[in-house]
Amino acid sequence: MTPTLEDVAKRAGVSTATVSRCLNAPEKVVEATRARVMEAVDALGYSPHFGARVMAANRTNTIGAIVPTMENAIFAEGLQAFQETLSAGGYDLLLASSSYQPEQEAAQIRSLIARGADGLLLIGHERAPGIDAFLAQRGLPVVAAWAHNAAAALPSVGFDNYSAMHRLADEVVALGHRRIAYITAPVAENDRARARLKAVQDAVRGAGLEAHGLRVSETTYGIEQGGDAFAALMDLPDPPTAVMCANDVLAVGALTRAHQMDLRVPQDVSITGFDDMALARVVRPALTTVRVPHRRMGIAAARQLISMIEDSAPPASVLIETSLIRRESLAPPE
Amino acid sequence: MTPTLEDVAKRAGVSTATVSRCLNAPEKVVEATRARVMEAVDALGYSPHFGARVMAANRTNTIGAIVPTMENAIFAEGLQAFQETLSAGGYDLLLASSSYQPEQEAAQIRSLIARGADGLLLIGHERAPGIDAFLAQRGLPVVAAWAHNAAAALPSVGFDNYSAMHRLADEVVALGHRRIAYITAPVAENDRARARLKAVQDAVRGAGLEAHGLRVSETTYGIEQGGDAFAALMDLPDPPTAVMCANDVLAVGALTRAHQMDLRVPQDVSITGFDDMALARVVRPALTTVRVPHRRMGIAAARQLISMIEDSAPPASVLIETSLIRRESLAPPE
DNA sequence: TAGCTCGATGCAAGCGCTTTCATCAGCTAT
DNA sequence: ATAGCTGATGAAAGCGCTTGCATCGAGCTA
Repeated sequence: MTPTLEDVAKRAGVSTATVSRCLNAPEKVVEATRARVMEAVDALGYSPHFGARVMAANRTNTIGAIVPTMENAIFAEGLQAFQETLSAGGYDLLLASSSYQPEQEAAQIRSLIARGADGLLLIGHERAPGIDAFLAQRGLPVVAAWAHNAAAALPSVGFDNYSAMHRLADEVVALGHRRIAYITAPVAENDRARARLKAVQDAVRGAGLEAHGLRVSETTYGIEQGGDAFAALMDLPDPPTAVMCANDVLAVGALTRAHQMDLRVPQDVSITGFDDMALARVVRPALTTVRVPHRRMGIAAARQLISMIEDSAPPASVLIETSLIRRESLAPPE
Repeated sequence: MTPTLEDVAKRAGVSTATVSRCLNAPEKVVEATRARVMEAVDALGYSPHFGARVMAANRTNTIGAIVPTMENAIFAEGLQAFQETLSAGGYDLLLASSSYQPEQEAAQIRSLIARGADGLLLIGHERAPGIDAFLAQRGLPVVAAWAHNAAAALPSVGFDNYSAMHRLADEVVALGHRRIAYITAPVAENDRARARLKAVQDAVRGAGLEAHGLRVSETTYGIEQGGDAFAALMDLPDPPTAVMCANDVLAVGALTRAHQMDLRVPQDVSITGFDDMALARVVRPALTTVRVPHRRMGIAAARQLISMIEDSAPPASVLIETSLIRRESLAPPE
């Protein structure tokens, strides 16, 4: 059997209390005793029983995170930074993915809470009904990332999807594009996607272009899907001179398809993305996009959660700044 | 306070034992009682205390995984499938990353075990000294993925890095390349990288090309780094006609740099990758590479672990097949 | 030397759950 | 009606740890 506190205590000739103190508050134990105890710990290969510890201390040192998917690189980088920061602070990461399904997310939330997560990281502000109330009732530290919304129920650590995309759309309009199309990810259950879409609509409308109408195509996540949506848009009579995409993955799909269709980018059509993933710099022409400092966001989210847990810090929101990255895929229409 | 079993019991007018049975073995409780208990559970919003449950049942329904990094897409896809399969089987995923540092991995292993992980997923077969013995002594189900090695201490669920890369190198040689270079990830502490390197060396040697020597450049992971290594190789007198890369990310870096250097691929120089990430199809020219069925591997690893845990299945290895993907970046030398 | 203080240590009470074993009510078979 | 079953339920013993409180002894002060 694995050794218990008692085994260590017996071997070191002290009480279990002293052993426990050696492990959790060494300054309370005199040097000589501590040395003896540590010796016993090593000799026995003792390591504390997690369940017992949780039970007695009522803390798991575990933080849960639920992302829509870890497959696509969008969340990976931020998550990596999040995990590193957590780890440095003595926390472990319990990770689940919801496949963009609120119901699944709700189930995961319950599961992670039941598993004793000390805090939770969620993406965006849109939840299954009742979950916000459930969360509030539990009083557990929760942070919503990848979006910033001061009015939301949960404190946010993220960026302003609306204004970031608005800025890019303004740029497209300013370059002289009049026929613009937008390829979006599914907006149902996704406040980030919806904010970006609204930003493009508002920018276009603000420029007095409503006559032409903004063409919007909704498609699921993926390079292929982005390509298909792009092809459909370009086959329309009076095709757009600029195709904006809700994220880099869709944009790369569009770019690749453009090449296959013998369309020159940006001469025949401009294309923009969002996220500034590594991908964006590698394709040709390189993608004009919006840079999101994912690592900084992940670190900020972890810090925020830890201080909410350890110092009962009040929920506070952190706004992460994005920036416009101008590359070759966007140019004035010819 | 959060309600306990006892609160539910009191409200339903039964003992805690009966409530516990309702939750864990409903068939042992008569319908009428169960209904009453469930009603109380709902009314109180009860959910069992994780620590207490672990303590009493000695199972956490949690599986730990340690990957070198989650930032780069290589592990993401397999991990996603792994997590989905786990989730379907009622397990949660405790995820950590080691940044390719064996010492850090060792620490994470201890931490995850102390946290009561019921099983562990690790990458490759190379560990810090003493860890294999530690693992063996704990008798915990452990699976090593992303590599297959029947001789290793841990059961593997993965592919044969050596023969997969050998096959690709054979192809390069067969096309007539005589001056070949190889860009590898750091091989220290990384058995997968080492196997791939050896495969290229053996293939080149086997073709009787040792006279020319295979140029090997070692660099850390990253698009930029791949580009730098590529540039250095091409600046040598008598530059290679084919540059093979240990993975797609390095290859994409090389490809991008080639374009910047006004080298035509594949006319001036061929480039190959490994992994067949989404990236590989998107760059121009598209990358010749080795496809690794990451999802299948993740699913197989999860299944293997679950059956080791639940059915005490003997550790068994699963070999995942890879395949050569021929695209435009590789052609005969001109 | 008596009386204190104070730091180091031990004692023992939980923490919330599962599970074994005992109990008890409602049957059936005689 | 009585003994013997059977299936549903309850009582209570841990599981291994943390921590408040009691204890003890050594070093002070007066």
